[in-house]
Amino acid sequence: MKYADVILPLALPKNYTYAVPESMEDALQPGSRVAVQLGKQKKYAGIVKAVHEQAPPYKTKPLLDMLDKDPVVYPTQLAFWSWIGSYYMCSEGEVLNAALPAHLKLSSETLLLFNDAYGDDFTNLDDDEYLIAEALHIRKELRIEEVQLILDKSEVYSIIKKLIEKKVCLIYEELKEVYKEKQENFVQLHAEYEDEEKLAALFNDMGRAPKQMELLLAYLHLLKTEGTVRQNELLKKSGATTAQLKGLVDKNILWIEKRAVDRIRTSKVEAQINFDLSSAQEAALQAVRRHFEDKQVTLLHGVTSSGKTQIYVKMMEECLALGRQVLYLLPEIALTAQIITRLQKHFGSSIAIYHSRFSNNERVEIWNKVKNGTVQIVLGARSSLLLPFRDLGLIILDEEHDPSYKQQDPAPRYHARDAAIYYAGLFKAKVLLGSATPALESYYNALQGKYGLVELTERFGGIQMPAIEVVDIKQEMAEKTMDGHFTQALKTAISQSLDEKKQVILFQNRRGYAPFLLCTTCGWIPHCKQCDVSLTYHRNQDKLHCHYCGTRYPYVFTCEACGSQSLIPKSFGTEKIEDDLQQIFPEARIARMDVDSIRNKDSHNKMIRLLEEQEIDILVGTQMVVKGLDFDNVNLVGILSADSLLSYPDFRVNERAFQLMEQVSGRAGRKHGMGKVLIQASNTRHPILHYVKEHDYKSMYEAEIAERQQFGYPPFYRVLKLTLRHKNQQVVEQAAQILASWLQPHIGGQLVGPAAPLVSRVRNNYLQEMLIKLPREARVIAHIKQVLREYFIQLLAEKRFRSVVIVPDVDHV
DNA sequence: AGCACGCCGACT
DNA sequence: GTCGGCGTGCTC
Repeated sequence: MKYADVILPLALPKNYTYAVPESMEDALQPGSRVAVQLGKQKKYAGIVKAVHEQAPPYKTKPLLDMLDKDPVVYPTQLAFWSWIGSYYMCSEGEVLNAALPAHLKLSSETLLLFNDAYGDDFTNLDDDEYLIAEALHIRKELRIEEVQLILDKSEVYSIIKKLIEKKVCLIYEELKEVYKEKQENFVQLHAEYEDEEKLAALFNDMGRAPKQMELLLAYLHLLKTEGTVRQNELLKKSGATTAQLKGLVDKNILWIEKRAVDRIRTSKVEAQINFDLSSAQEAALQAVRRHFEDKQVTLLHGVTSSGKTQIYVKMMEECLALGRQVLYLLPEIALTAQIITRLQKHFGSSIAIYHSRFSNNERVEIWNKVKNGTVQIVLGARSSLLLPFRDLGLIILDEEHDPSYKQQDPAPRYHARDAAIYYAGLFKAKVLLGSATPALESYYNALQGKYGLVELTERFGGIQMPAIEVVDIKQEMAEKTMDGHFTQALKTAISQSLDEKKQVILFQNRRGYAPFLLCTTCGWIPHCKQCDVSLTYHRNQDKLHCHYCGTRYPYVFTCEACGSQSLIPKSFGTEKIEDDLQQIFPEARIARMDVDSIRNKDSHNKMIRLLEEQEIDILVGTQMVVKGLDFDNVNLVGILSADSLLSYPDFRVNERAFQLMEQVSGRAGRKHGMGKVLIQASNTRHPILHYVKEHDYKSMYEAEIAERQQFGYPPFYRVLKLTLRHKNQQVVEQAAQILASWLQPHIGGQLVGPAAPLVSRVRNNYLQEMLIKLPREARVIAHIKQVLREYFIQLLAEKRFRSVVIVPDVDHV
């Protein structure tokens, strides 16, 4: 008897074992998708992790079905999932859930079917039963959701049970394949007209139907150029109507065939872009190659605009020449049309793009193409690391310092950089990390010799680094020369740029109109009803938003504490800046780029186009403006408040602030002439500002790394954050205390907390956090994780703590 | 994640 | 009195 361990796409603590029916024994392999029953009714599609002959100590259910001819993942992915699960402390089910496109994750839906044998005599049913019976009588089948809708309540199982008992209906679990091939109409010419003479004769006969003739000519043209003729392409090209096409079809000249097509359309044209290297780049490329001879990972530290992309492209070409696949990772917001089109043009049809804005059907297609090797290059965000590569030879991780590589919520909370290095190891592949401002961890590893290190210190084409000037807000305050949030210096610089018909980017690390409303009489601030956080005023909608749970509240006019009407907006965000700016520069064309203004799919690209075409004079934005924007005509970048960047209570503040300011600066004057960066700050003597001014990464690194060592932070220690969550404040506090007391003997002084976080209540749940610092030895870490897992179980075993939620976040960012 | 079972408040 | 609310535990 054979058994299969199945990973289900749920947060179950372990995998379940099912019996393998004899009929499936031969075809079943690890990685196969199978249908299984879980509990009394539900069916799911899971993935077989292993097939073995060891009977488990409980009775097993059989696998119901094998869902694909071939496995959907290779053993490499199964091994990777298992590592992610144990390293990041989550279940393999959670990894599966994140990896698999929604359309490959099936779960059953309960359907009520009418029992025709029952007839139409509903007299012995009560009101609710009658309503459902009647609906079923007409519709023949109903989904649970529809039953809930008809009865207008959520608890419908008892009624359904009675209906089944009375034999009015049956229930049926339907496991549906959701992925659908895309069908498209193709136009074909009838075989007899393939003969040239017959075709010529046909054209002669068509004199009185010029529209149809035109259509036919367009058809022949498309056939010649494209090989196949899609109906909608033909209609668009010829300007004909469906009726005119139908005319030709009715005359038996053309016929129409439905065919499955790819959603992922790739350009066939390979326009070789000039990726010629400068001598500095050539040297760097050689150095990268040399490091890869004996190192798995190499860090390419190249200042902004030093042309790292060219080096990536060369490395990619070499990898493709070996017939292996390449994964090129970028932070989501850096995946702009600029880089995508450039690489697409260069690599043509072998490249696929993968990010969160793709439809589920498209994801399935990319998934399959990566699996069978049709796609050789994937350009994508974090989650493309979870695609089923067949033979990965190279992973490029650009902007490797970017914190968005770490997944926050939900599990798996993996770091794409670290996971990529493990994943590459499974393939014996190389990893090339690139950044102008490497993460301290990576730079440390490089200096230690664990990674290769290659530095590119000059900008491509000999452009200079922008001049950076720090403007003292305090001083201008004293001199009363501030205009709202703008110093005189910044105002002057902006108008100068505008006069020269140059463009300006302003960076403000906060969205919304103002972070909060403030009662000037008593100091009351409106807070979210469910979270312990003040509400942000968004002027566009004239509403107050909670940035934690997303709730929107109407504007408040009256203070809830003292009843006065003296509420005013306090502090400032991107919206307010945009507004003030328009007052100061009424002529300027101003745009704002943040998550609020970029909600829909294309607005980001659209805004970049507008900027490119110089339809925008001043762009105000959050983090978003930092990434991947590359505009020749921008010669001024303003940072409105460096203080807000330097005052987060986090051990990485300085590093982040430096990275952010350095990256923002990189937006200035990339091609022509010298760019200028103005940084407004109250504390102008902050050391980080000095390093930014000098573009001095190394000194920043030296200073920070010393602090990290002294206070026991990464890269010297690993940080594991535990968050506990519960409806009741006392309960979480107690649970956190107890857990901490258990952990204390194992980790000594390396336990920080527990304490309530800054925002101590979210969605009506109270939070407690603690930080565990672990030495870097893998064995110790693995041991502590095991200890943690055991204590979690022990804690939740206590009655009062049963519903406490514990969220471990390994290598928390 | 669902879904069943079981114990308490507000309606017939 | 019951209906239906939600808290709790289990799924191979």
